[in-house]
Amino acid sequence: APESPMSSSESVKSLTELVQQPCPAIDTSKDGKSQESSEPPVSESQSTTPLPLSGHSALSIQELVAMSPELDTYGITKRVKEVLTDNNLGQRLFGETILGLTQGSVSDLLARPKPWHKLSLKGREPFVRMQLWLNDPNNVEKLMDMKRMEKKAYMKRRHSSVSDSQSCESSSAGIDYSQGASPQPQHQLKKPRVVLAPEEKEALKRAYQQKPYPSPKTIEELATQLNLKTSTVINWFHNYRSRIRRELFIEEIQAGSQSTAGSSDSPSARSGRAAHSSEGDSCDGVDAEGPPDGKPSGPEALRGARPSERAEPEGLEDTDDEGRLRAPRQSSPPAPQRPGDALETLPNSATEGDASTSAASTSVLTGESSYKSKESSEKISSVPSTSSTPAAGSQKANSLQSLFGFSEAASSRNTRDSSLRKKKAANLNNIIHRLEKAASREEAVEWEF
DNA sequence: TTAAAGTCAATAGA
DNA sequence: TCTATTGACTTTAA
Repeated sequence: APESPMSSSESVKSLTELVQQPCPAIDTSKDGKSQESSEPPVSESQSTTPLPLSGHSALSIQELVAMSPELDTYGITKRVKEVLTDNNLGQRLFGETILGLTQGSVSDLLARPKPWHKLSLKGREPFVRMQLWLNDPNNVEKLMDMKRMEKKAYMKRRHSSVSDSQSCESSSAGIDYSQGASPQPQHQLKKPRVVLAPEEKEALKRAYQQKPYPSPKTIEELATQLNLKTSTVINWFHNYRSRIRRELFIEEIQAGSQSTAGSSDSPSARSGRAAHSSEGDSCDGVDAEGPPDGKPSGPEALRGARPSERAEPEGLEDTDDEGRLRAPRQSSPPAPQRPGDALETLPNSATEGDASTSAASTSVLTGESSYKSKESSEKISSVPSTSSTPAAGSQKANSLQSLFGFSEAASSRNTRDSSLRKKKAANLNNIIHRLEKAASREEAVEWEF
């Protein structure tokens, strides 16, 4: 793929050695502290440690992460996906044995990798692991072995359990009664997972469009209106914001790759929604990074519109339908949403019924629901470049860089990224400016419940 | 204290 | 069975 030439192969081995071999071939600085072969310690150790380099590897994973040069997260996930599918290896297996993550997390990570520079140390870890794994010549083999072993174990278990009937049942559900008293098993009553109804989600999205950072009061009102727990509403906003952000990241990447040379190689490349937002809107919301105005969103956060506002993240679920919503501004940076707009704009198809949800159906509740359309548009591939931050400069980093095998690519990418960044910055400023204007003009956004 | 980041784990769908 | 989605929780940072 992209950096085709270099990537994998060679870098690979060196890194592999670094990680697996008792004596690191290349590396320089890291010296030997400790070392140990961490050969996939794990992989084979099967049950014990799920993680390959966990525990005692020469360099702890954290160290590797810390010293790692900028990695192309998008490219890495792309390759990992390829390898996994080509070899019929599942995310669960991969996640548990290689990354130490659950299937859902892996899925998410592979589908929506954040750019390196946006990741915290912790967040970079899985990518470093993936890179190491990709570099390991025996990666597939090892995983296959694991798979076989698991299967064997499963069969065995199954076998025995069959003979003595309920072993499984008892373990999971029944049993506890025996204890009678034991209080704890009791609250095993896990609370059921909340599943928001489509109308509820719609309402929340609408609310988000007006105020991505709703005040406690607003949250309270929303919760009441929707008959949800406040915590649910709060969580929803947190999750939505963060997911939108990620969605935008990947759009950004795609946009970048598209504008660039080209997605020559990626098969799926062009299919994606080409439209993915003119880069104009692709960034605003995102770069805002923190709570808008820097200050922790308080209630005040609501009052002035904040730049981060962005109508729907188009990448998210309801994109298209909602596209209508954005349509008008599509070619320009999202205009600061006028307060209230969202609601009005929404074509109110409102199936009258919605009420299904809870109580009162009021503005929020009635808006039409356009959810659905989720084609998560294929996210394409092609040039991965994600990051931009120049790789760290220490020698250590350098050596590592060579270990990870990239570097030139990264630098070349940087230029492109920076220009993109500039563009975005300008765009952002523009938006902010407009928002300010709008804010001074019309302040109050009332929730009409 | 709040928001973001990172995950888990339940679930829905294929 | 496997993957994708998503509400909730935990940790981290400001």
